[in-house]
Amino acid sequence: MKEQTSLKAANLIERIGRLIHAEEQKGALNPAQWGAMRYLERANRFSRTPAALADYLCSTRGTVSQTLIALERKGYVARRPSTRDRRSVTLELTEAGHARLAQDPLHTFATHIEAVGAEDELERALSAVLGEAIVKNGSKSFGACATCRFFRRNANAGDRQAPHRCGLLDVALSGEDARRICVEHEV
Amino acid sequence: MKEQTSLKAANLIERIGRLIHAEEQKGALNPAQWGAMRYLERANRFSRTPAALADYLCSTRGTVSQTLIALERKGYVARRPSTRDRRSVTLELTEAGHARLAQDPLHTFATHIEAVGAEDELERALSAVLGEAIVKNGSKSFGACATCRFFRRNANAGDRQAPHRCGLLDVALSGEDARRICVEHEV
DNA sequence: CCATAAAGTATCGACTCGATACTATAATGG
DNA sequence: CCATTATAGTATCGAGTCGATACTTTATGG
Repeated sequence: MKEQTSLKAANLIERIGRLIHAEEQKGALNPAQWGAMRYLERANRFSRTPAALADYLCSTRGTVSQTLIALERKGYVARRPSTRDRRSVTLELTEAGHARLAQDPLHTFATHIEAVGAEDELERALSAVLGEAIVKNGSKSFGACATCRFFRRNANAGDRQAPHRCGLLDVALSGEDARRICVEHEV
Repeated sequence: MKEQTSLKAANLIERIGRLIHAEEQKGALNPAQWGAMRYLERANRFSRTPAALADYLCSTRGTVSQTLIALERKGYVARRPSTRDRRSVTLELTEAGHARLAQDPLHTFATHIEAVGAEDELERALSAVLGEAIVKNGSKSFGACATCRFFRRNANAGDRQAPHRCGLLDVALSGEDARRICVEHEV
């Protein structure tokens, strides 16, 4: 019976995912493009690259490259060459991109979650399930910088602008940096 | 803060949906094809049509038509003309189709839900959220026949094979019929 | 009988996605 | 220092999704 219930729950997630997917198609962007926009809004400066985006979207560099061409053509994303790696580019939401995100279809869906008062329960359970799936899959967690095992709070306290530090990349981090999600995040 | 939490939960569903989506691409079928197979396994005889499938998948008749061509070519689905409507066709999983469904990637995901022991909680919360989204969307519920407002338990008790009845379609229903999901389901 | 609606199919264009091949740059190890 | 190898990004191909539209066949309701 347990297996029945968990399979039902999995089916529900898949089906709700499909509803969201369909909702996302209606507007100016498609699901992959919405996903990319959301990621670029939340990712820190080390993580706004095509490769990291591909990992986040469970896609490939090739596909993401195409998605970014579409978003750049629509004026929502800008590319600029990376300063630290001349092979790499850094992605940035434009003003129009931020404005477009205000119409994110996911907001509508969030109101449905609130309407049944399931937000706390769902947030907890789904976080746990996602964590489990990520471990079993060997995928990346993309958690907030401040929750990472490499995060060193106030390790750079002399710098008022960037008081923290990343023990992996060995760079100073601002409070804003620490709140964003990171491709290198590990629990 | 409530809005924050519900948006987080919505993001989690979207992200987990993406993980499942990626997992589904790996095997012999793609996500839409897996969705169609799952539906055809669970749908009652009145609901195994391209149009009903399109509603279930939040897609269109045109797209589903293409999906069915692919599944028929792979030998997992058979079409036969409907007896009650000569415009319509009835879809059926083949033996190979049932066998293929044993490798449904969703089973793997269900084990992750069990691993964190969240199946009961998730099943309840997600059902409620899906119900809310369906109402607000005007989508169809696709619930089990026996939970429908048109279901008349034992209204045909004289017939041992089909003791129940559908008040909408006005047909006799077997116990098996009553357990399956239906395109006409209403709460 | 006729108008209208509905079921299914076919086709077009934009896009996703896996796979592959390619260029440019970085990192590593003699 | 240089050759090897790995990585970042791009380009391209084929299969498939998806929305949109047009079309045929059949139901249905005056």
